[in-house]
Amino acid sequence: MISLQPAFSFQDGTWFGVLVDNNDRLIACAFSDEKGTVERNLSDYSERTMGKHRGMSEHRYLEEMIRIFRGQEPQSRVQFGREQNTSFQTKVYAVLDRIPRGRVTNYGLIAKAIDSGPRAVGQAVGSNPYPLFVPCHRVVPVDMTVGNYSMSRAPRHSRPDVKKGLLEREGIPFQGERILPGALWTPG
DNA sequence: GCTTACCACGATG
DNA sequence: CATCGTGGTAAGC
Repeated sequence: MISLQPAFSFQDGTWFGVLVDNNDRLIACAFSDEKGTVERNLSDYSERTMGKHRGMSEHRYLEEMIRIFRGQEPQSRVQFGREQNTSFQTKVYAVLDRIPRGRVTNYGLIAKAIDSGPRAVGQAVGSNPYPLFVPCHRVVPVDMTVGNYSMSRAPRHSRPDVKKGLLEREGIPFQGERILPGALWTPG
């Protein structure tokens, strides 16, 4: 029986939350300008245990998450708990893991790499339990616009402004609303 | 250049 | 069956 522990932090006008198990594996994480949104997102993964815990205010994964949010280089390695993921999600996230910082790829290229379809990839990317750690913000439409960003399953609440901020801070070159072609990374 | 519209695709509940 | 963080094409401006 594993116990899940949430931790929260407020930085840069943003609430960050991580959910870790007793082996320090990352089960899920979320960020938002509202703390309640982060709590709700995490409770979706923790199956009712949330709210009974007080919640820690410090965890190294939080620091790491904020670093990535700021576009900085990651420092330590994160161990993931992937029991909740489907096998298809695992395949998609393995590709996301390989997108270099400062580059982007698109849904169709990922689909080609794992012999699937772009729409299915979009669905898996959109249900990424580990935003920032698994860089789903580096997946954009084929026309190199920013595309959608649902902030870890906040329904019908796309935040392309947040996604664009993340991409800009990690150095992705924009010309207006378009990413320059040189930033495109092809899996393979 | 832009905006619609429509159909195709694969995974999921 | 309906839904989706898409892609391709075609038509209109």
